[in-house]
Amino acid sequence: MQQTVQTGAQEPKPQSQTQRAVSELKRMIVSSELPAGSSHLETELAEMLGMSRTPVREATLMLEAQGLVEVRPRRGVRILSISPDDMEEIYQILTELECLAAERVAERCDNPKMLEPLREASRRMESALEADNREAWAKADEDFHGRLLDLSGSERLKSVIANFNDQVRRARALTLYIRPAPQKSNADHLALIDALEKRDAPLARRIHRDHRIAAKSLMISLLRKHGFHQV
Amino acid sequence: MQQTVQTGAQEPKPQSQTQRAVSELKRMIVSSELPAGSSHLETELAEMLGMSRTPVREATLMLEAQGLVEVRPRRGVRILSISPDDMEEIYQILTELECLAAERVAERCDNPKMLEPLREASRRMESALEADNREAWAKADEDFHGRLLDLSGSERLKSVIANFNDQVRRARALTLYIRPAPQKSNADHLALIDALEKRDAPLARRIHRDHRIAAKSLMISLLRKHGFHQV
DNA sequence: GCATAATTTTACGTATACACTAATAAATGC
DNA sequence: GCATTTATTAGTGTATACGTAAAATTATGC
Repeated sequence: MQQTVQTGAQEPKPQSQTQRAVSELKRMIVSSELPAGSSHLETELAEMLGMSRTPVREATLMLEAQGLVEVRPRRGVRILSISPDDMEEIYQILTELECLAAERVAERCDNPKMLEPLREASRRMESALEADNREAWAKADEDFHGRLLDLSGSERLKSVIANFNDQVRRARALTLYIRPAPQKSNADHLALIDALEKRDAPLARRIHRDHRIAAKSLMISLLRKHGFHQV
Repeated sequence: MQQTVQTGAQEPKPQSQTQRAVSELKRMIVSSELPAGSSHLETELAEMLGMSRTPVREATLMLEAQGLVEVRPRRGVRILSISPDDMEEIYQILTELECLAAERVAERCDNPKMLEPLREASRRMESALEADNREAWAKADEDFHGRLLDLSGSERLKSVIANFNDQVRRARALTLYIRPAPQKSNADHLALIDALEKRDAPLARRIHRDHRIAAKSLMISLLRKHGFHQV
């Protein structure tokens, strides 16, 4: 097996095998190509990804640190599943952290123009909703939250939130089409933008908190109603 | 170099080299044996720890995921330093997460006896304070926060908070002896225990939030006053 | 002397080798 | 047949080998 691989036409990223393993494995986990609860030996994953065990090992250790898999010494790496209780925990944590992000944005918003990316994402959500395009809506919603984090000016906050989001991505994909049309989200986002523009940090906090708590309840009741005890 | 090392009398832990590397490196970072800002080649660290590069690499990748070091391809792993702004970010995040923990404890506290570990740690803080033993006080304080997390019943919360705590450990050690005697902390903790016992979640939140915000301000002003622009 | 080019060195990324031990299968005693 | 022991297998943890490219060094042209 060759050691250098970058022979394909013009791959945009000459990234390392380890990084490739991380992103490939994440993708496979989200898409349930590696189903929740399943276990996979290092050799098996290495084979799948067309690389040796070394970068696979490094990748699985990182994914374990992130809470996506569990490495069990001789039983392979196990794709962690999420119960409604796990979901509750994760959403609680995300709520706290995103509220902090909202507060930070309110405090740092010395120019209403800063918020333009939020308005843009918000508009995209609205048009996706009208077109009844859930994928596009989800993408725009994720963008909205991502932009908010960018504006918070805290890389740390951004990365820890990203970690937890990765953990619930599979469940979100699952409920995207069985949830009711997300009408209220838009209003919430607009209200948040208003509060940020007014630099009213406590208000921004409260709005975002309520928004997230509602999302959490909806998600959990959906999971329970549809009998997803483990996702 | 031998491959099996467990030949010493009766080491309590037959842990893996990787784990040993993680805890050794953490210890060396906190103790400034590896000073903040310094860079170290993999080979160098491997030599120091008496193992090959493989487990060292795995360890540094984990420490990087945790935000303690930065791995720069040919310039060695760099021990990250903390500026007052970083400190602010980290304390803000810790505040949110610990308040969530306090809330969870208040909600789950169906029996006042559950809180005994908190009272015990609190008593130890008090006697350490009287004996003017700062090390003991710091230990008891850390225990108090640890017990609170145990009671929160969320492993996730526990581990993410532990991560961020690791990042500020060095700074805390540094300020332990230059800070004023921590009189107020005790009162705060007792008030928190009361609120938990009454199962008043919002009150517990508020108390703990104020407690943490005060700690943050103190820490940052100490760092600034003593000219620690990077710790 | 300085800028550039050629060369050497070095650190890392990844593959591979290998010993150890947990897990499994086979064998033995009852 | 079932429990216990012994043998076998397989997966992992760790060491090591090695190619590649970045960095450092030396050589070359002006």
